[in-house]
Amino acid sequence: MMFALIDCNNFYVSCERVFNPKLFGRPVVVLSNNDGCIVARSNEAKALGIPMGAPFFQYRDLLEKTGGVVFSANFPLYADMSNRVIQTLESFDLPVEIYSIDEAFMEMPKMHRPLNDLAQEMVHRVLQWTGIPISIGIAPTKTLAKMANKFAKKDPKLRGALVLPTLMDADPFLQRFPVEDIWGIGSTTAKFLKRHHIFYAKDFLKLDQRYVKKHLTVTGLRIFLELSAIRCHQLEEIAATRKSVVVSRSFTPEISEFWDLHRVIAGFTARAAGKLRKAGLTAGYLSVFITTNRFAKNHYAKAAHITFPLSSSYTPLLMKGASSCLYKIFKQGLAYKKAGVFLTDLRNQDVDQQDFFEKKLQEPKQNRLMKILDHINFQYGEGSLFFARENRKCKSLAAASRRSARYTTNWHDLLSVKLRY
DNA sequence: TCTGGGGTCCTAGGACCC
DNA sequence: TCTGGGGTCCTAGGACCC
Repeated sequence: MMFALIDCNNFYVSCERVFNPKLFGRPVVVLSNNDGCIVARSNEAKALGIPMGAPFFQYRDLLEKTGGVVFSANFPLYADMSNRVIQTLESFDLPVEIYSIDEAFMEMPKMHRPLNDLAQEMVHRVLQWTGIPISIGIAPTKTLAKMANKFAKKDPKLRGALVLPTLMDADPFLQRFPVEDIWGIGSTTAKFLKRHHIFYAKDFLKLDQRYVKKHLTVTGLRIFLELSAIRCHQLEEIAATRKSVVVSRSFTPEISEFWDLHRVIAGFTARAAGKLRKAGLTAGYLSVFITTNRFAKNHYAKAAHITFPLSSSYTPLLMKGASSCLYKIFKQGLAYKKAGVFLTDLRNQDVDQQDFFEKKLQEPKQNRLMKILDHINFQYGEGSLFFARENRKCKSLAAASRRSARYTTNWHDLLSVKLRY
């Protein structure tokens, strides 16, 4: 059995290009929330030496000089395009695991025909149906499929797909695959390995298994085995129920007033509670964190949490908890750059909880209220109905002056096309 | 001037139990 | 002089992913 890793090329940039063909051939980048970092780059932008995750302000001038185009993030568009890519992949009737917004694993069939032909057909169909270019790596384990994908993406001669059926086929690639590019090896581990003169995946595989386990724990051992074509990760078609929910944002400008921050936290809590209910979950633990600019000296960052005797997804209850947390950590006279609400200890909503001492908190009445709230916001748009203590009337908290239209999710943003004869 | 957001998994260490 | 051994559970923090 073989795994395929399908990865959309420069995904966010490719999404923008689908609706704006003038962007082809030019350096294009997409920014993170608050227009902070560069999180997607076209090949032309990569060629300029712009690294992934770079602060935008450091490259603003370079992009301007080279005719680059810059976009604020437009996540509703990217999420919708992602769904289209997944649907196209599902049309091949093979098991699909959605791994991230721009990646999916698939289980490849027994070789009734060359896998490379199948991969080429997938590349072609996804491009034709969605406008998004993809790359495919195929190998016996997920970690090797990840590696194959990187080579498929880099070498145009491969036309978007590389199949490595056995460890022998993988060997020449392992020899020139840098350790920091291995799936699961981050900068800290890469530094450690390089200190020990291990630069390529092949060097890593020459290590003693016990040594790997001792220094890199079971996580490292799994990577070692997977690179040796021994499977440690299976295809996970059914998404596991999530274990936490976070809503957090950076602000431009910073927030100093308690009540301003209080409104913001209330808004975050409302959104977090909404996510919870959408997933049919309740939370038993809520924490609030606030921080000043982390790059400045005297950086202040603090969090407080509260546990609920009965887990809940009732917005007013969570808001009350969040509010009490904020009181504990707020310090007057500081400029806060970022804040967030974190929920965990999640349970299924329908599990009937018993508690002798507390009145049942999740009364049917409260459930009904939340259902109506969610329904109205679904029907009439997010933010149509909200709590008075939320900040909704305020202008947006984050910078996002370069956002493209919601081409596929908002009727008013549909493209109109003029035909010229 | 200016540096994202949302997740998961693993480990070490403390508290507690008998 | 000399202070056990073997568990569990919880939490904070680190590392990693996209």
